[in-house]
Amino acid sequence: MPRQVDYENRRRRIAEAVCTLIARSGMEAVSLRDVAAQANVSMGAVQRCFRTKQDMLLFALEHISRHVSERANQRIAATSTPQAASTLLSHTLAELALLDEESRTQAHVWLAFITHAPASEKLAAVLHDTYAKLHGLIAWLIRYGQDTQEILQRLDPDREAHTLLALADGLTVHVLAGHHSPATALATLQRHIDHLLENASDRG
Amino acid sequence: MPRQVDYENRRRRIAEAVCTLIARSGMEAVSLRDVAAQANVSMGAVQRCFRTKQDMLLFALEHISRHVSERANQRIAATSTPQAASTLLSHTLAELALLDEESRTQAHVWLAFITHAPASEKLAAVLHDTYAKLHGLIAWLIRYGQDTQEILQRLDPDREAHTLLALADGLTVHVLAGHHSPATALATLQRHIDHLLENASDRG
DNA sequence: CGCGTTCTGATGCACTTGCATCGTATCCGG
DNA sequence: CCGGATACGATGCAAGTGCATCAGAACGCG
Repeated sequence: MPRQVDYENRRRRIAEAVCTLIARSGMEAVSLRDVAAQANVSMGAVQRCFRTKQDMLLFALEHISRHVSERANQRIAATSTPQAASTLLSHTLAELALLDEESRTQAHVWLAFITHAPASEKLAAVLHDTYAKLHGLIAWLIRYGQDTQEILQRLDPDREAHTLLALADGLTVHVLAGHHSPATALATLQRHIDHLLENASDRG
Repeated sequence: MPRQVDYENRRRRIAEAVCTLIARSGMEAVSLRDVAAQANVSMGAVQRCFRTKQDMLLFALEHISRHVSERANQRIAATSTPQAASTLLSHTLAELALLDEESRTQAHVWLAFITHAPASEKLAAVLHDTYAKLHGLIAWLIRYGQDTQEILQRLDPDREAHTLLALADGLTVHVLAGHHSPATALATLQRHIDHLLENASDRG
């Protein structure tokens, strides 16, 4: 009957404000007041959307997690011209590694949440879930590449997926830490993937 | 003339208290009072040792960084019976990846600092330095392995070192995030190293 | 021993935090 | 067009923060 508000929309807006703030100056710098200001809403609105600060942060994590997963899935599903499996694998991992400048914020937030996961059961659960999905996705891509004869048959998709995922995350960390530029990180990732291909320089 | 105190010792003690607290409940939970309590000193003592909280955290990071680097270097230098280069490489990386349960605290702290690095110039500098050193170390180990004919000659030590370091860090992250157990992470790392060796299953 | 310097730990202070409260503005059904 | 439910945003509040201050304990030297 009374005034209706698009909560889902507002929650998303707030989540993005949270991410911006986390990326700007770390997770401890996120106060309800700052979030409200950043999202251009009042503090009361924030408190109405999320019963507690924890809830707000958790939602922000899920927001990011969903964002990353969806982008990776779209990259695969929405490819109109069927691409080579190896190309698909490269592009998907490159996106998961959050290397481009626009993803820097997400990378930062993701890392912040990982850091705080051991202190929060629920955060850890979301992370675990997301990683499981990503691993499944990559393993699937590898099997697909093996089906199309692009990727070495003798490789164990699950194990290779683990390695690839770890490498991607490590590179994300290195870029954030300033040890790598996104470009060299990408090259490193690509170089590793090349080793998995059938038509590698030596051996098949 | 008057009362003399071993500051260096106290600073170390406080640094370790800081690390314990960070590992327990994140970096924002570290207050001067908590640190003082954890280190069994008064708050005044903490304030005497470190002019500001930032200084304290920075020292803690350098403390961890030094600890990790030294352990890796010792693993190499103090090896009485000259080991195979590949074994050396494995063990060194396994230690750098901070996989064993006792290193969990250090891994946690290390990640916390990486997360906060973009917000602090000095933190970033220390991280950059440490990573440069570690990369140099690993590249050196690879070259050594090539000299002893253990590691494939055609590999570029610098690039392989980058990959290895990223993989190690990625595995650290995955273990912290609960996506891997230390054991499987170690296996993944070892599997990757095996691919670099001359006597690999196929090809030399 | 006692003087003077250094170190200590308790307290003060201004500030920020997350959350609760509450009067008011806003909107929908009748 | 109005009654009532809802969302709003300002304010209050207790707790906790980093840092400054300071009286006094602890100690080496004359």
